[in-house]
Amino acid sequence: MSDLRARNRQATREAITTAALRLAVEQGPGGLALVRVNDIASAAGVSPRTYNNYFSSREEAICGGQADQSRRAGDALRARPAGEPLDVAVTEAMVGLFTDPEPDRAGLRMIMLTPELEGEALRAFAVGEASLAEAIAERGGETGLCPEVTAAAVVAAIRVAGRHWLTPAANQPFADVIRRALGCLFSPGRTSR
Amino acid sequence: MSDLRARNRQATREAITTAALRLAVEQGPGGLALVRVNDIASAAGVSPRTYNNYFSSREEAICGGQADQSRRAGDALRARPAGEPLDVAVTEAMVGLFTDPEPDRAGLRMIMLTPELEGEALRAFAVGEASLAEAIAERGGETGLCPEVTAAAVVAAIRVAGRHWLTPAANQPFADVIRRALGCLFSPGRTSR
DNA sequence: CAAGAACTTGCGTGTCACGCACTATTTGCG
DNA sequence: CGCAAATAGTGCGTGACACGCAAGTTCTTG
Repeated sequence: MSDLRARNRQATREAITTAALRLAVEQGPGGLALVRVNDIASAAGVSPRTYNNYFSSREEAICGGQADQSRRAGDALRARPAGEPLDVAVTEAMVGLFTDPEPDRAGLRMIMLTPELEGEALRAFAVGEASLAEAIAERGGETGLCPEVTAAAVVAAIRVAGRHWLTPAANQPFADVIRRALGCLFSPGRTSR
Repeated sequence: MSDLRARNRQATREAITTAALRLAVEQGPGGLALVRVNDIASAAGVSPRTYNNYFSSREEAICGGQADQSRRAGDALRARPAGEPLDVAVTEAMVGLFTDPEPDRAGLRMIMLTPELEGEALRAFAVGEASLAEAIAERGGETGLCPEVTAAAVVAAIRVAGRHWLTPAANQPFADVIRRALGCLFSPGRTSR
């Protein structure tokens, strides 16, 4: 148990994020102000002061889970076979990362479609850009601007895909929407419907 | 007089954003907490309560100018000649929009490189996505996913370009960096140095 | 097993966002 | 030309919040 401490820490962090997101979903996008810090803390089994040691705002706590997921983007790409072309490697890595457990619709809807959460939601997705850019740079041998642009564009495309997946009209698996969105990015000529 | 009222409103809004950004730059990225609401309001010549009618957080006020600029992305694209290919039209439109007055380095550095401002900064850039996507859809005739993905990717590339332009090492005009970043997006094969 | 690091918690404080009620200015209409 | 309705600015009061500080508690390490 080299790090019993680190695991406890991660556990409480997750307890807080899941509690925060659950309470937010219960109140719906309109009543975000009704989700009190005390409620989140007690729901997570922790003192309000401890909650505040982990997150410095309700918004950050609610979107913390999304941030943790995005942060693994680089590792997801690194796990792809080395011979694979970059575009399919990225696509499959992102599909795996974001649909391995198909995300909870209500949770994602809360995070992405609540105006007061918009900033933190963008931040949560953006934390993946750095690690993804690094992984892309390793794979392509390139360095500097292009990998970062590609990484940021990929993350942006996934955001758009998420928005579309939440649309009541389109009732397709999230994986398909992500593939279509990244297709728009990687093969601009072909208009995939 | 097309609405004296609307113009006054825009004037006070700009007064608040410029005051907020100026004070923030004065304190530097570290001392954001020292920028009090009272200071911003009095520097803008309005009451603190009025400041709060326009913005609901310091961060929003500081990044308000950036948001206003990004919001014009759609119009900037529409102003390009109709025959132009999409990629060059977008590139030139964005170069014009973001470098017509070369941005203030200190201000952009404050907005983009202050951790507490990251969420609002992303939000400020993201407000341009909707209008840009609409303009792209009009031009290309397409609708749905692809224009939105392209718009989001373009905005993301500009963000990365801004980050690179702020790097002390690279001392190039902002326009060049934007062109290189969008080049990474539109012609992925060519590795522009 | 003891010293010290890391984590949690309670308390106190300064700041903030916002609802409400009131005043002043602008607009549109008879 | 004035009068009513709409809109913006302001002061006050309140509830919530983020965080510094200083204990107390649990884990790590030599």
